[in-house]
Amino acid sequence: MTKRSRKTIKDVAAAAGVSIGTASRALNRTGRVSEATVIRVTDAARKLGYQPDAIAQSLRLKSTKVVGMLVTDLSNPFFASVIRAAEKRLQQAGYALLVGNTDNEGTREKFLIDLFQRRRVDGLIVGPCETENPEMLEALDSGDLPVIGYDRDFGEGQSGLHVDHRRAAYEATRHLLNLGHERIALLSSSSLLSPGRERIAGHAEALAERGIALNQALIRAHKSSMEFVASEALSLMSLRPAPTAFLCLGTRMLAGTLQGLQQNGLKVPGDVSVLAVGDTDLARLYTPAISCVTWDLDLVGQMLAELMLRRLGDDQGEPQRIMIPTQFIDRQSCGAPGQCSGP
Amino acid sequence: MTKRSRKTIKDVAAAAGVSIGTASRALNRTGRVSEATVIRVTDAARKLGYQPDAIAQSLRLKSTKVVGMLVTDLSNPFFASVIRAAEKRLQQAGYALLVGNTDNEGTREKFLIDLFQRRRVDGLIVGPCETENPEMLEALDSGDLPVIGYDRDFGEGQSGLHVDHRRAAYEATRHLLNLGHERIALLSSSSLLSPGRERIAGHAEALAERGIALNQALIRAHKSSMEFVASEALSLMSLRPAPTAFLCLGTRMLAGTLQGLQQNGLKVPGDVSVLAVGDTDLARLYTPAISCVTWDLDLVGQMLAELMLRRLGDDQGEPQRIMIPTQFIDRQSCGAPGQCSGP
DNA sequence: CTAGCGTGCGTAAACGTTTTTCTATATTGC
DNA sequence: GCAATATAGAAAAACGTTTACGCACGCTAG
Repeated sequence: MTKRSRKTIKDVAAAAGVSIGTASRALNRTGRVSEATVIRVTDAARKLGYQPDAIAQSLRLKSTKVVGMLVTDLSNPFFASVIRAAEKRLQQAGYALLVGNTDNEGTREKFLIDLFQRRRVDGLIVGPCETENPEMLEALDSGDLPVIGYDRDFGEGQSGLHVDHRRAAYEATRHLLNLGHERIALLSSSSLLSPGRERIAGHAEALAERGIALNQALIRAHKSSMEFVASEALSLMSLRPAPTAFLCLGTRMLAGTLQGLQQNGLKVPGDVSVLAVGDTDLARLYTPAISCVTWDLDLVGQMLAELMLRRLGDDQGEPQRIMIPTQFIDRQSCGAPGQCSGP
Repeated sequence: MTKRSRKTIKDVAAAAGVSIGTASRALNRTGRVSEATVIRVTDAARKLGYQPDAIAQSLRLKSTKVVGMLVTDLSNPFFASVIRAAEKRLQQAGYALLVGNTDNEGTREKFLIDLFQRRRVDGLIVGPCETENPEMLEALDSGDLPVIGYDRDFGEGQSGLHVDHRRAAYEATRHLLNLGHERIALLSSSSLLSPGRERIAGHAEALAERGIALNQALIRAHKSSMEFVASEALSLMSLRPAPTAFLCLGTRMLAGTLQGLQQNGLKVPGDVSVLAVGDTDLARLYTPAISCVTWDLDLVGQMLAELMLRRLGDDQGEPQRIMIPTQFIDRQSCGAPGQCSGP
C-alpha cells in the first residue's frame, strides 16, 4: 500500500503468469488465446486495478482518440453550447476534446494548430477566425489531419458545417420590410468572418427584392465590446433621417444596442424596432420581449461531432457540407415605423 | 511532395549526418554537443519542418503537458468564462486543456476522471458535482495526480479555490434586511453543492444577526430548468404571508424567477424585490436593472491555472486555498417591502 | 612519451503498448 | 505409431523520443 506506482501490463502479465504479449491479446480479445488464460488475465487486471496507458497506446496505434477544437471565444455562449454538445457526442465515441481559444488572432490560431498537431490530435474542428488562411487548413486536411470547418469557408472540397446565416438575415430583413421599415440599421460581427458576410448578403438580398439599395452608412460590422456597440447604436440614431429598425446580427450586439437605446430614453418598439440573432435570456425576458432568429446550438455541436466521427471512421464518402436551418421567433420588439423621427 | 509522411528525429539526424541521440541533444541544447553540429542539426530540422512528436515525448518524459478540467456544464457562462481564462494561462505555460462535461452525474464524473487519468493528464481541475465522493479525489491527489478543486470541498489538506459565496449571500441578505424585508425567499442551486451550502449558510448568518429564524418553507434549493424555477417562484408567491423579496442564488435562477413574476404580472421592485448572484446582460439591462453580487470570472480561471501550475512545478509549498472576493452591485430592483401582500 | 582528463558523439536502453513471427505442444488422421 | 496440422503462448520488433553510458580522440601535464 505504501508503493502505489501505476500498474502496467507487465504487472498483469506477471500476476497471471503469462507473457506481456499474451496479456495484451487476452485483454483486447484479439488473436489466439485460450479462454482459461483470458479469464486469468482479466482477473489479474481487475485485481491490480490495471488501466492501459493511453499514451503508450497512442504511440503504438498512431491514434490519440483526441480531437481539438478552436474557437475565437470559449466563453461566448454560442460556442460554449456547441462545445458542450460536441464533447458529449465525442465522449460517447471514446474521444476526448482539447479546446483552444484563438481570441480571433491569426497567429494564435496558427500556434494552436501547430500545437495540436504536435499533440497528434486525430482531428480538428475550427470555428471562424478573421485571418482567413484557407490554404493552411486545406494543407492540413490534404495532409492527414481531418479538419471540419464550423461557419468557415474553405475550399469546396472540404466538409464543414454552416448555420444558414444568410437565410436568417434574409428573413429578419423581410419581416422588417413587411412592417414598413425602409431604413434598417445593421449591426454585425466582422464582415471578414463567414457569418458576417453571409448575413450582410442575406440582408442585401431581401432589400434588393424590394428595390432598396444597401446603404453603407447604416451598416456597422466589426468586433464588438458592449460599450462600443452602444455608442455605435447612438451614432446610428443620430443620422437624419434616423433608422427605424435595428438588426442586431452578432452574438453580443443586442445587449449593446439595448444599452445605447436605453441611455437615450428611446423606446422599443415605439421609437425603434429591434430584431436580434440568437435567442438569449435577455431577448426572452426583456420588456418588450425581443424578436429573434435562432437555431439549435446543440444540434450544431452534435453534427460537428458527427461529421468528425464520420471522417475519422471509414474515410469513404464525399466531403459533406451540412447547413443548419434557422427559425424566426416573433415577439414584441418590432412594430410599424414610428412617426417621431424628428428631433 | 507526393509523400508527405511526418518527419521524425531520425530523418533530421540522417539529414544532419549525426546519430539520433546527438540530434536530440542538439535540438534540446542539453548534454555535450559542439556548436557546429547544433547548427547543422537545427538547420536540418528547420528545412524538414520537423516537429517533435508530443506523444512520444510524453511517454518518455512521463508528462503530457495536458491538464483536464471537469465541470457540470460547459455551456454555463460561469464555467465557460473560467475555462477561457484558465486555458489562456495554461497555454502560456505550454499546457493544453482537456475538457469534460459531467452533467452533474457522479457516474459520468467518475468515468471522466478515469478516462483523463488513463490519458495521463498532468493535473485535474474539478468543479462542484452533486455526488460528493471526496475520498476519490483525495485518493487521486495522494496518488500522483494533482487535483485542484473549484468551489469544491475536499479535505483541508488539499489546495483549492473558492468563491466567497457565503459572504456574497450574507451581504445580499443584509442589504434586503436593511431595506426592511423579513420574509425573503431563497432560490439556490442544490444545497448538496458547496456553493449552495455556503450561500444558505451566509443567508442564515445574516438572518441570525437580526434574530430571524431560517424559514425552510422559503427555501428552494435544487437544480433548475428555467421553467421549473418560474413555477417555484410562483408557488413561493402564493404563500401567505408572501415573501417580499427574492434572493436568486444560482446561475440560472434569475431568468426563471423573472419569468415567473412576469407571468403573474408582479412588478419589481413594487410588488417584490429581486436580488441576483452573478452579473449578466439580463441583470444589467432588465427593467428595472437587477442588483446583484458578482465576482471576477477571469480571475477565477487565472488563479485556478496558477494554482495548478504551482502544484505542477516544484511541489513544495503547503496546499493553498484561495478565496475569491465578491462585490455587491446596487441597482434598481430592490426597494422597501410593499404593502400589497394581500390577495 | 605516457598517464590522465575533458569533450564530442555514437550506442543502446527505456517509456508501455500492440502485433508479427516463431516455437513448442497437443490433436488429428492414417 | 508417426507425420501433418492446428493452436497456445513466448519472443521480439516497432512506435518516436530522451538520456545514461562508454568509446575514441586530442589535449595537457608530469
